[in-house]
Amino acid sequence: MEKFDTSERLTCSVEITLKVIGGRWKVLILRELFVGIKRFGELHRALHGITQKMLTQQLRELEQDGIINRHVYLQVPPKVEYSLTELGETLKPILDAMHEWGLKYLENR
Amino acid sequence: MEKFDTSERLTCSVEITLKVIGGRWKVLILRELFVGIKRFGELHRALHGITQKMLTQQLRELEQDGIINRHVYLQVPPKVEYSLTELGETLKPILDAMHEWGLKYLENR
DNA sequence: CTGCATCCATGACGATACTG
DNA sequence: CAGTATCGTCATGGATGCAG
Repeated sequence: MEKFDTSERLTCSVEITLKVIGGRWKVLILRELFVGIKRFGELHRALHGITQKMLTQQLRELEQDGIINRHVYLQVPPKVEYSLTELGETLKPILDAMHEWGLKYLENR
Repeated sequence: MEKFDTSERLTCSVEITLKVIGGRWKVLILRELFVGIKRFGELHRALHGITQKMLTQQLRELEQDGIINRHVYLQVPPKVEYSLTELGETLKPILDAMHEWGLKYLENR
């Protein structure tokens, strides 16, 4: 029972990309943010069915991966805005390509 | 800009693409098949760490989704070859883009 | 050689309640 | 408004053995 790579089992960079955008809600969050800056509540309303816990979690992971910025306004009531980083913007061509492929896939079925 | 209805499971075509290539081993299998036709055993050796069950399972799903062909030679011992379909080939640009992005991501960390 | 059956561990995801 | 904190479920993936 030999463990090969305890740190990460990512052997190719494609898997890294997949890991970054692979969360249950991440591509949907990214699609919202490609349009522009959004507040937490806006995202929560836009992604029907997502719980606050999941939204928070997925946003944290995207932030951790350097895909989005989190801007907290120190005020009451709280206001937090999310936006894409430069790195996050570079994901757009990929998501667009995936969108196109998905449409083509649906035609061929 | 299109509105996606998240009341259903898969509503946005990006998610469909993600579902097709999102399995734990699928992108690695696809990378092997982009090179050319491969036998079951070849894939099994190439993807260090995968179990036969998982390899079979992921190959079945890719076949189901119309991404790969499965060619069974009726002989003993058995011989099964896997290859990309035309639809499968159209995934290459996307995987290439994801590969490039993964590399860039690694630089920026 | 290829692949199915079975059992099982894990963690991703979700429902719900509570808070500064 | 924008989160935490628990607790539970269920699909995913893995170990092992058997079969044609």
